[in-house]
Amino acid sequence: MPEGPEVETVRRSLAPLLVGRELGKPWVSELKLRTPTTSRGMKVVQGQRVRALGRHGKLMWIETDGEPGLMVRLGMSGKLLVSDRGAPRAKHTHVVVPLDDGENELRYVDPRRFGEVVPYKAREKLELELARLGPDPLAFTDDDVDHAVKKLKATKRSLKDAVLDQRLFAGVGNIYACEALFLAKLSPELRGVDVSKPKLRKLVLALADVLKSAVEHRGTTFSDFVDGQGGYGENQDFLHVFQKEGEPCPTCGRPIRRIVQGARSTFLCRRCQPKRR
DNA sequence: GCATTACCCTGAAAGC
DNA sequence: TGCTTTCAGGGTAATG
Repeated sequence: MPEGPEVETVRRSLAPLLVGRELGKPWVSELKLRTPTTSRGMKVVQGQRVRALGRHGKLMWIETDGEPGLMVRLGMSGKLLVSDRGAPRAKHTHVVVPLDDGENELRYVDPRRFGEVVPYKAREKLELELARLGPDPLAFTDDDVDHAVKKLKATKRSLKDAVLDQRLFAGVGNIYACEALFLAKLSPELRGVDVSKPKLRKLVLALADVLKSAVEHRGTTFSDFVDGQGGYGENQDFLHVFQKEGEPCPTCGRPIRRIVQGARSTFLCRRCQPKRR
């Protein structure tokens, strides 16, 4: 499940292969993604030369020398890859864009189709999407940290729910929410309003640390995630609690527990992350 | 305005 | 062994 660090890893791996390349005639599958992509819609990027790859939170986009571009959300199982044109297309390949080097093509593969590839004619559409997202902990300023602490202190939602809110922390998903709460020694079940500001600050800083460290390890691969060249991440070797139900807590040795919050798994240590404040 | 629930979809795992 | 059922999960829309 790609979160901010995984998307950043994809962006970094794809940039050298895409920047400077001209995009050819796109191919689009019949099956609908979250937002249906059509061949006609994709035409706006045909003939455009890639200038840069951007990312904020889990949203990635391909900018061109002109106004049009492509926004990509990987959802749960999406992969954006540059592949040899001759290589067989993986099952669930939904969008293909040939590159002008004559050898490679950009492919979007997504079994669960929770992701999307959205072409845009003008940059305004991209700006509109970005306006819906909060600051990205990978690029936090001191002001962003202060603001996030205030927002958390004001909410009656659980810390876990609040941390997953993309309007507060763009790019945080289930893995890094669990990890940051563990490092901050806070129970995911506590309400923001019930936690002191210094502790909330610790949580916000832990989120930024956890994401940065995951980028250094090129993301977390459980089942699906690969970078733009098919490589695996290795951050799964550095996790403390996520998907470790029953294993000993790295701090106190008690077994890691799994609970369900908002239909999502949360992993925690009951001793290190007590419910009482 | 906020919280909760349902939904989209497939593959893997569990159950039979 | 092989078929059927259940579950996971990001983001959003609908509902309470």
